[in-house]
Amino acid sequence: MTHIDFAYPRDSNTQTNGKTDPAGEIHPCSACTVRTLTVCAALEAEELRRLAEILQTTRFDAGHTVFGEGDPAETLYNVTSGTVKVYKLLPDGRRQITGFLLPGDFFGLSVNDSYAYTAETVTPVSLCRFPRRRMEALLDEFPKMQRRLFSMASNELAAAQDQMLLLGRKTAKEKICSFLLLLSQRASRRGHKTNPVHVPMSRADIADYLGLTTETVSRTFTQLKTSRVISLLEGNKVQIQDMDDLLDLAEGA
Amino acid sequence: MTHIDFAYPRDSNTQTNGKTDPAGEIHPCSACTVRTLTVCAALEAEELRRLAEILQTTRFDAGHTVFGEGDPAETLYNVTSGTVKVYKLLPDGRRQITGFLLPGDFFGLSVNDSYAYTAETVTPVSLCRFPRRRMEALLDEFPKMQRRLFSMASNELAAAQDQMLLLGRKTAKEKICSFLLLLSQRASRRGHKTNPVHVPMSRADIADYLGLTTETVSRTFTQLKTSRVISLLEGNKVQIQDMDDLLDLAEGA
DNA sequence: CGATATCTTGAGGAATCTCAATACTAGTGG
DNA sequence: CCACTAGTATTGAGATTCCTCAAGATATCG
Repeated sequence: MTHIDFAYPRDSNTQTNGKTDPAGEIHPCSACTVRTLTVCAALEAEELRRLAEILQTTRFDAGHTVFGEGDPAETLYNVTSGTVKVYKLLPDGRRQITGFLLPGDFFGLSVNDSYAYTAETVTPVSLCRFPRRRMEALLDEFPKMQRRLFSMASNELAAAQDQMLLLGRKTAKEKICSFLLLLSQRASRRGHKTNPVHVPMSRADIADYLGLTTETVSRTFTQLKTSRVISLLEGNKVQIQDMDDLLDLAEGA
Repeated sequence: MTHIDFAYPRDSNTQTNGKTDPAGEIHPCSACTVRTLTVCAALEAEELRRLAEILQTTRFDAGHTVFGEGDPAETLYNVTSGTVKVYKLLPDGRRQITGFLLPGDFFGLSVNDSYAYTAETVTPVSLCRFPRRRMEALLDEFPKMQRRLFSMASNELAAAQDQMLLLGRKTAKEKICSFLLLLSQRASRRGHKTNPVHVPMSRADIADYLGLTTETVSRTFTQLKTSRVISLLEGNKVQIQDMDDLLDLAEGA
């Protein structure tokens, strides 16, 4: 986690692959499609303007590392399009993905002054960048933003607890079903179709998110397909045949 | 999680088993031993006084449920002595403990208006209770408190990510070693001895925290004892024989 | 259309769980 | 002070889920 269900939207004057530009005159926020989901949702015009002042937009290809574990934490990010994964590694390379970040999600919070995890793009991604110092200054100035951010952190904590329950106590099948439901629910919150669920990440990424191997993920998908709970469609889409079934399967009921 | 490394200390005019009393005249905070660890650390005298005004102290025996998953979230808590566990259940009774709360830790944050987990005492416990509404009002009034709380929530998120890595990717032995180190480090932060580590919780609780069974926890302890990494002492204490060994074992190195 | 990565499927193995018995500990009452 | 009880911890044996290793199928991209 430490990606927060914040939000900030798309813009036109963006550039590609790490090149950023001040989002100056045009006030990009006005066009933002994910604003309602995030910090920005709560802001007055003035606050939004000040936020826009310090913000830059960036674009990355798929598979790009936004920052690595241990890097100095100088920037906060908000996803405006695409999917980002954040993960931690063990010395021998075992990996745990702690979250997938979708448009409107916020990430880059740090504890001391370095990131405690790596952030990498799963698909091509657009981001808003907030310099940390300036963001902190804004938070001090606008308690409402602070509070909003805190409330989003609380949501994150709740999600983290759910994920711990999943990792510690659910079976492979329950994990996969929970995962599909999560994607469906997050799509719904974003106003997208909930049913054919878009699953942009690889089997390996799903495995590292659920504490499984790619083989087990693949086998479990096959099994769910065979028992007619889901079907796999073109373009990384998963059709949920019976939502109630899936809900039960996700909790072992 | 959603227990936050906040703090608030012991007091004299406390009562037992759920009975509370206004912590009025005497200003209990002045005697607080865990104040430095928590929200209170950052506060001015005035802020502290206001906080003390809305606070009540409570005491519970071991094994008492402070609140249950789904209960209306009307109170925030701060542990001043003893240990509390917070957990979530699956319909069939499988349990995941998402955190053990020690003196100075804060808990009771909620997402909508109900608790997303159950909180239960492990040992006899003293708590400070803050009515949620009044606490929120104070947070609005004192941005510094808000910010402190947010920073503690960020710490929680980082801890949650560590726990996900543990649950998803570590072996039983690595889990147990990590757990002992965690207890040792938390003791250290509280100014307690780091080496014979006090482990107040049962094997079953440890198992439910680490995503194992009690049998596996027990076997792993025996194994670590046999290989002279730790030894088990009287009174739920664990002596760490070689801290560096343990650090390596915790990460699979 | 070929090269490369990703996904699926198979067979066997290993870590952990389940079930079951025994040992220990702490508290209770004689 | 000592047995007795109830809960907790340890140990054992076998079962099971999931992992590992390996091959083949499918998809993706230049």
